[in-house]
Amino acid sequence: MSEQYVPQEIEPRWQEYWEAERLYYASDDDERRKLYALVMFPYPSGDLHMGHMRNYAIGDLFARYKRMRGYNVMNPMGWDAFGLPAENAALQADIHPSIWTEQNIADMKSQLQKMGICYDWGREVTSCLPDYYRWTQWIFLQLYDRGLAYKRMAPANWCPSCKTVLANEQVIDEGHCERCGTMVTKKDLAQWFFKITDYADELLEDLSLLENWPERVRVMQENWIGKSYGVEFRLGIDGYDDEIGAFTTRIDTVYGMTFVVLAPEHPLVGKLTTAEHREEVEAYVEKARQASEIDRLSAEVEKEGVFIGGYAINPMNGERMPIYIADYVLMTYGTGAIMGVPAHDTRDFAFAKRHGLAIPVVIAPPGWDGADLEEAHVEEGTMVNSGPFSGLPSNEGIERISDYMEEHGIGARKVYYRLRDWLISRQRYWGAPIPILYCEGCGTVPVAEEELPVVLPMEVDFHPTGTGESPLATVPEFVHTTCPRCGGAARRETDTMDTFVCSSWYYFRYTDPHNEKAAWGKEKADAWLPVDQYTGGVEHAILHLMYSRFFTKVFRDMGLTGIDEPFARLFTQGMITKLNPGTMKVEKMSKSKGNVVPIDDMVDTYGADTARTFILFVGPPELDAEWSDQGVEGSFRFLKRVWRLEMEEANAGKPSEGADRALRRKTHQTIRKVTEDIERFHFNTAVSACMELCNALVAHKEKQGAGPALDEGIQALLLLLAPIAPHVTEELWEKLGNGDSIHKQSWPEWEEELAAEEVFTLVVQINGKVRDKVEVPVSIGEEEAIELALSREQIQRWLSGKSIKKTIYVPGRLVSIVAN
RNA sequence: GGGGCGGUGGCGGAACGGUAGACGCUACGGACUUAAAAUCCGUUCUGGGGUAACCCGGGUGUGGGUUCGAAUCCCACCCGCCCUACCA
Repeated sequence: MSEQYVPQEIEPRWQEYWEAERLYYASDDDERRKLYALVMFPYPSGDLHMGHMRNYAIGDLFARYKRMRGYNVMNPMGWDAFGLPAENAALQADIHPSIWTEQNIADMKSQLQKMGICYDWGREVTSCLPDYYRWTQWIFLQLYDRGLAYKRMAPANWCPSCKTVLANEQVIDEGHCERCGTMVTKKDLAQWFFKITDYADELLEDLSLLENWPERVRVMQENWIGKSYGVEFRLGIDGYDDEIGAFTTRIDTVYGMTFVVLAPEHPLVGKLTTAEHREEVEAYVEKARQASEIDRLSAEVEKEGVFIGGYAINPMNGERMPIYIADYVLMTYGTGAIMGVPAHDTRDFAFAKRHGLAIPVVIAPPGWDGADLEEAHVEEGTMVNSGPFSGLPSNEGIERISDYMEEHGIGARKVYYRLRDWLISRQRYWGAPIPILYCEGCGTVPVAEEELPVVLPMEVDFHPTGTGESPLATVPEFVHTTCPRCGGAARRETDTMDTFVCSSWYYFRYTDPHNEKAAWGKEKADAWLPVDQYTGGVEHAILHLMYSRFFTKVFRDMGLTGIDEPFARLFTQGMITKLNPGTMKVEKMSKSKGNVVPIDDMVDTYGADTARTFILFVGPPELDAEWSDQGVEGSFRFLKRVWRLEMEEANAGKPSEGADRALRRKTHQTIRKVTEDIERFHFNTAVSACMELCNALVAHKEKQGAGPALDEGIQALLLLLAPIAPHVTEELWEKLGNGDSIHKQSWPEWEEELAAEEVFTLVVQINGKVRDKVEVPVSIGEEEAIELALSREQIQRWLSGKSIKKTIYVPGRLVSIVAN
């Protein structure tokens, strides 16, 4: 009886060995080419399951593979450890956020280790520890110094019942508080922003440098930045000297304007509202102010609005137009005022219908007969009823009217971005304190660099303060301090930073994690960065990646790095889904939905190698994939087969020369395929190629017996599988009598000559349909192949009574005959 | 409304414009076993013909197009999922 494959007996041993050998620790001084592999560091929520494991299995495979390819690989790990769940745990379970976080980190670390996921733990970073957030605060100060951090009033989600600020994810069910269900409103608070808009153009332009990013992520970022070219022009107001600025991308439609709409918060609203409309307008403004953002932005809401009594003047034709306010006009985009052109904008069309306004056509649709429009014509066309510009194509009209407005000082070409500045203030305890003081005499004063870190106090009541302030405001020892400039009394800022700030620079810290003098040393960072391969969930396609790109560009401008872009190649993997027994729907695997497959269950039943093999085999890694318990069984069977292939005695027979040659061909073809598949991130087909080789080896062993060809095949199979199933391959490698760890071996090379086929199936098509197949040597030439094809009995039968028009020969594939 | 991703057997999925369905799962039949587990062998898109190795037809969401040849490229549409949301 041979030894059985019992993964639980071999896996812990190798995990300890790899860690003891520091096999996956990267040295800064290494002759080999560097490779920085990175998976997005997780929030330590404490519930790792097989859904998360896809990310880590991919990252681990890639790092192990590249190491075998001879790279000096750095594959670090850390924890995005500030955030709301820890604070909620403090309220609900009466456990300090730091303890809760620490425990979760320990749990997750042990689960990663159980799965054989190897990192350079010597570079571990934890964003909630002072030796990390000290530098997060330092970065804040640098942005402040450069004018990239500023404070202004901004609305926050506010629950009037809990008297607390809510994060967007705490606003659920169309604008209700997740705690008490009360309708969420807005509260204006003085809050800190980072001026990412200063970099909008560069963030957009440099997307073209990111050739190895998925197309969809680049498109999402492009849309998020939302650059639009247009004209900003001024409208006079009947009876006032004031002017209203309006931005439009369709200045060609300016002669069709019949009304103007202001945002409810527009500064001129109060002044321009006439007495008879005042009551209605004030009620509307109040309602808009109270409505939560989600409500306000809901597309289903009708395009309401109220007339304020005032009139604006169209600068092009002197027309007098009513001014409305409506909440679909945003104060935060453009000028907070729009020109209403009902004939050529769907929203304006609906608004005009509702308020009984005229809908004059100024861009003629093709074949327009002068009739009223059934719906807005938003496409291009020929300009009509547009004074001297009538008759022009609309795209030319845009240029001509823009020129005209610039010449006459009415307006100017202007670019607006959808991208807004990054609000980083959080009225929360569990985050990096913003290193700012408020002195009665000196005003806003940054904390001195040598005073960092501003340490988060431990003794805090986490309950809502009732004022919207952070719980830190209730800690006098924290709040009261002295001003570094004048020595007088000062108060500390009590807001903490958005956790996205912490996660926007951690990949710099990995390159120099123990530096106590600086966030990182430029030489070390520039030696490792940019990240060669970044892997994570597509849910971070916009915010995290945009903020990280922004930070990198700021760091570059500060001289802290020489790189322009932090992530050279990006891979976004799909989610793992599973049938949810509660809803009977296939949903994303998640603890809250109750459809998780826990790591421990997998390891106990099948071992880490099976779990890893399956998660890689389940489907294309960039797409969502459904978990299947039977599928896991299949991967387990495969590894058991690999085990027996090596461990069981072979037949006593002596292999034939032909069979050996065929087996070596399969071996070398598999090496080629697996290598190419891993390079292009097709892990599922890499696994199936290994399965095929295994099947071929088993068959050879049974029918032919042992020999050098079989040994070569087994060795190759183990090496190819090493990054996928690291434990079992390590164990079998040792049992083969090889001395050193399989993970220190070189990746196998294939020989084209051995991988080359001697024969292929020549397909013969007539008029595109397959009519015959014949085995031929690969050396066959075109003439020979066509002659052979035409001589085939089958083909002659199909061709009888027809004449051949043309023959096409595709080497190594087919002969295609066109006949009629 | 905008954007993205996808639609191929009973299921997950393979397939440089060139033999559609690799590999795996499931199911069924068989071998081994007192029995089970494990393992191994065979069948598994579909209609028709043949004792048979095989042969013929249909087939990649729908409808067109390009091509000797289309799952793959182009146009129009339908369906599903995800993200985003009144951006002037």
